[in-house]
Amino acid sequence: MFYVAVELRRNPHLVGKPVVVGGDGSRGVVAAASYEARRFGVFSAMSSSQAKRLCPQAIFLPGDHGHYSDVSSEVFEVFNEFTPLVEGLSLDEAFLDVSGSLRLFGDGVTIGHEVRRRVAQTTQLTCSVGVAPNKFLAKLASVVAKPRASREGVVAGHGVYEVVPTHELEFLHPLAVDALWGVGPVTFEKLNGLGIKTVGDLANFDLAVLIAVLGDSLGRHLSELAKGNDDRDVEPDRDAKSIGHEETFSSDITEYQIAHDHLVRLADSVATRCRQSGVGARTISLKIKYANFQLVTRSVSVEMPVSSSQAMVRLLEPLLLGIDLSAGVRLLGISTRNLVAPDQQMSLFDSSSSDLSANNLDAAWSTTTSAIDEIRDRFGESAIKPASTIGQERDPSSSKWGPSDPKSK
DNA sequence: TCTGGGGTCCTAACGCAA
DNA sequence: TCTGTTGCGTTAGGACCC
Repeated sequence: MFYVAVELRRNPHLVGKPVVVGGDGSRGVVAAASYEARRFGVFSAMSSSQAKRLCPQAIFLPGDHGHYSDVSSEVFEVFNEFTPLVEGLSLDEAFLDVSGSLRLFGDGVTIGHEVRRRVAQTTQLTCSVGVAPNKFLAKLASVVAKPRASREGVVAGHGVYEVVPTHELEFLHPLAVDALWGVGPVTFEKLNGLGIKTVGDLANFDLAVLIAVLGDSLGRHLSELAKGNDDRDVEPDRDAKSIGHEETFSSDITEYQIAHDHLVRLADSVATRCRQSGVGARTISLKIKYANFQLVTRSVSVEMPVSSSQAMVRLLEPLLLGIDLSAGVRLLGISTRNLVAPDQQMSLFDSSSSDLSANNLDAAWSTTTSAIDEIRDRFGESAIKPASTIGQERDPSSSKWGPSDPKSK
């Protein structure tokens, strides 16, 4: 409940009240709920309308990601006092490899308590710590260390919980399989179909059958985890592999021009973040969720990485044109992949400002012209047209990607 | 009555080139 | 010159995580 905890820190008068961070509208969901709200059955990922029915008096806050990110940095500064090997998992979770810090700070459990004390002291936030010989067991241990919230109330956690070396399997094997990192609803059902209920069942199960059902990678991976094996390193400073932005509309969209306006706005936000991160994208994806919740993605890759919104829009326009909007679109998203750092690019990234500023126009235009050439190569001359004319030229009889038959084209 | 937004990783199908 | 194999990049989709 990190978001709620941060909100309570800066709004102390809300302490003790049912507080929900998340979308307020009819299409919002709960991102975090205070323990008081959880007593009414309100939990993360629940639709806001359902949360309101369960707890009409809940105080909804819209969420302030920038502020949460700042507070997260405060917490991570504390982590860095104990070891430089800190791998952030999200704003409120991290792996710390303290194997080089034992002489200085004491054993893992001692460090865990000290981390909790210093985080509370400097940020007024509580945290839970799992201590174990590897990442995956530490993650599970941290779950045990957390307080438990239910309709009946809150049960305090251990704060720090250690999985003692040589006793890993005693901890691991009684757990339900979906406690494993990587077992979601789908995999859980498949494992149940094999009669696998606990991690211990999984550890003793025939690997060949597991691979046949789950695939080579996941089958081997889960089998190893079930035996307590996880040799993944703690990796600090991992670079982002994609940057994206998506939005669910309060009502479904059916008109090209409106969709295009949103596309431009989303592209500007993604492109700005790309430039702030000093990267250009070689692959740009368009994501559409139809009114019936069917999800489709369409993507293009280009030789020369792009980081201007103009270039992204020009690349995505032909793809948007291939989408049948008449069925109603509830979400539009842009995502970039194959990110390339500046020293591997031609010098297109001199500015971190918005595309709309004058000093970036030359770079933006040079990127755009190369993008246009790419579009011409891939989609033909007819794809190169002023954006304002595209929507009017759609042939209603032509088949487009639509929610009913996404593979028709 | 409904079901977000930010990501990571994996897989299958397919085209192309060596 | 033709054919089959292999490897790789691209594209689309899906499971999963917080």
